Amino acid sequence: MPLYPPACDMAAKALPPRMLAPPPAPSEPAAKTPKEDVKMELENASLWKQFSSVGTEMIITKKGRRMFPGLRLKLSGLNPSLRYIVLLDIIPADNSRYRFQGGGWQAVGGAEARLPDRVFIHPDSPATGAHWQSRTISFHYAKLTNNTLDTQGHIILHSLHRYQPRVHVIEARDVLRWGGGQHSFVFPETQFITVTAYQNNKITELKINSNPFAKGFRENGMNSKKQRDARQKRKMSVLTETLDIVNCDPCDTTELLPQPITTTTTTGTTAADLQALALASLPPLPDPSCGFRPEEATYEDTLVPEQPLDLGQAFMASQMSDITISMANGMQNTPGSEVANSMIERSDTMGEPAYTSTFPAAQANSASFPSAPLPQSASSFSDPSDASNPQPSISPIDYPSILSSSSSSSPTLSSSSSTTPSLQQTSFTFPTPPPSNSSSPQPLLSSSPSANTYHTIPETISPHTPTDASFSAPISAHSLLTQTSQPLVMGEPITSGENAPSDQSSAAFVYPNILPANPAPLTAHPLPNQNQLLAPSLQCSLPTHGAPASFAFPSVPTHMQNLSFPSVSPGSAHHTLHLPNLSHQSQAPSLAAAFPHSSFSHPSSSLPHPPFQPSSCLAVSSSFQQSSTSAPSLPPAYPHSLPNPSASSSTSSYPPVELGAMPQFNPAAPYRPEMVLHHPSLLSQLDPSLPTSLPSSTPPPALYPAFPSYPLRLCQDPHSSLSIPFRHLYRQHQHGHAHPQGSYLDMSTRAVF
DNA sequence: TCTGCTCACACTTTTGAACCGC
DNA sequence: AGCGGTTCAAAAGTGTGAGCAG
Repeated sequence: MPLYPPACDMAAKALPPRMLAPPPAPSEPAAKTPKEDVKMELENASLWKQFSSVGTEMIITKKGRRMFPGLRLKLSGLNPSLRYIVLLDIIPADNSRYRFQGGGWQAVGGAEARLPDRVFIHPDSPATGAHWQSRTISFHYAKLTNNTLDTQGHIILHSLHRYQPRVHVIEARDVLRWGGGQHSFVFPETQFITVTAYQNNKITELKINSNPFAKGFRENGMNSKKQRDARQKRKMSVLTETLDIVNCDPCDTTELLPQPITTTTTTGTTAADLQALALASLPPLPDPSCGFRPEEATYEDTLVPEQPLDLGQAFMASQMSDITISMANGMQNTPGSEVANSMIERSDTMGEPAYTSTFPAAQANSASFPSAPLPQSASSFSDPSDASNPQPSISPIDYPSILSSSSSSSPTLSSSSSTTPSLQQTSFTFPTPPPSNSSSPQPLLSSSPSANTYHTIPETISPHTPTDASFSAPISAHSLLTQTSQPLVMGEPITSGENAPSDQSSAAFVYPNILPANPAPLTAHPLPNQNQLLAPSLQCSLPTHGAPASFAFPSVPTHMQNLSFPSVSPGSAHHTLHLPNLSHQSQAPSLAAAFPHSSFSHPSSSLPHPPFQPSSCLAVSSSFQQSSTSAPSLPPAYPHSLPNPSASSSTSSYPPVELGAMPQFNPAAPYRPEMVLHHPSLLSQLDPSLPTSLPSSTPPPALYPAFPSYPLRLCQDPHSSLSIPFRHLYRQHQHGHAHPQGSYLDMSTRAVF
């Protein structure tokens, strides 16, 4: 069976350039939108902390390996009647490559070229808020791979690199209006280093003792070290006996039983005794230094005592700079001040790792995020063995408390509480890591003295608001995270939450796009006061220029990547998110998503599959907007809803991020995070221009330059772009099987998307 | 020689089909 | 025929260790 059913391909071909047609309903009162105080809790936070205290390692294989621990989340604060998409992405935590030395992880050089990001959309998506809140949201189906040519839709990561998972909740109201709000959550304790084989024995022990599938390796398991050794001995014994039999006289009555040899030692002990002793002396599982003693107590109890997380243990980033979602309606969000306060309150209570985010509110987090070791510092991961260090490996993540961070975060961010009714679109952009070095000056950023650092960015830039300098260059949280020199810190931008809320709420979806057919790539130059333009700019980011030239993406056309949602039914509308690659020129890694209703007839739908055009992207623009003036009225700044390590300059141990680090400013810079879901078969179809866009004359740089961003686009036929895992889920639905993560019964209703 | 990756292996859990009874 | 429960085989997930390549 072909990976992608022909029918799907056909559907993909039939995709109109503009799938989302829905004009925003301006008349719809934004006020109707209930203020949302979305919160997300990491259910298995304690387990994650245990791993984190040692230095979480995740195996990645060619075929794909599940994450363990998995992300088990609880959502609250959602509007029960609204629909949301929950997705997971994993971004580099820094620009370093690591090596396990001396019992700890040390940065040993620069990270490899960033791979195209893939997003794992929760199979239940889209589902109502009630649905998400009624159960635990698990991403255990997500798989990690190191196969850059992976066609299974797994998340591709580099081995021996540090990554930070993120969870995004995107509002999707209906066909016409979606992306009303977006919340991004980052749990610092979920950071991990990818490996092809476990390096730290402590992690191995933790995995074995925590993962049901590894039960066999536990002390009492049949596959335990003891048992394996015993088996091996028996095998050897049998083999030896066999050999003896073969070599010996046929008449010899050698005992074939693999019983231990009963030779007596000088001390009187038998070989069997010695074996027993040897077994007993097998490497002690728990290392005193690690504090993990399975035999003594449960992991929860034994492992790292609830470490004093500076943060509430987790920090959430709303309005991530990377991801901005455009909202169709101009619903206005209430100021995020309340949210910020609530968050602060939560931070006070370290008990639960709950991270709150509100659409609007970006939380600034000045708190330092210790867990993110400086890229080059070998000490990034403290040696677990170090007795002085209670939290051995990854140097314990100092989870910045959101509260404190937000409160301490630059006041400037919070200052702007004004809502921007004019804003019609909030842009949703996937994270783009800031290039390490930028040679190109960035007007907008440069404008502000502090522009070169992320700290300042928050203040000056507001992703969602179509404020004056509506520069849509998305500052990818990703970049923030990836900043090696910068600790993961809830960026101040996040703190802007107060303002942010308004932005989102106010954000109105503008359709259709008025972008020029051949939109000039988003230029770094700021776009003043262009709320509506915001969306366009995003679209412009599309690779009309074949920007991708700078990097070569093996398996998939760089331009587009498909992101597919499990569809309700074959006949139902198809939901496919396409993340066409934006040329590096397009600066803002924008993510456009469309949720075309099956019944919805788009004007352009009849058109053959035209080359991908920015206009086709429905909602997404890079959220990075700079308000040079940072006028109070302007929406709060920004985007880095993600924990912005650099955001809090004062508290953050991370070095400030340079402007050049921003992808949009430095097209050539490596490490441009792109959230993508690939669908090789559809890419070319969806964007015929892609091939051309990549000028053959422009050879891919040896080190993949930056990856262009991929706008999310919804495909009409989910199947076609569904990754295997998704299609599997889909099939289940078709057969009426309830998915572990949620029932698909309501899929029919999801057709709306 | 060292490091990192791949693969086969044995074990486990999960999944789903096949029964069975009501 | 539909539903729910049980059983069982296949599929998939897991860490290990040997082997290989750079």
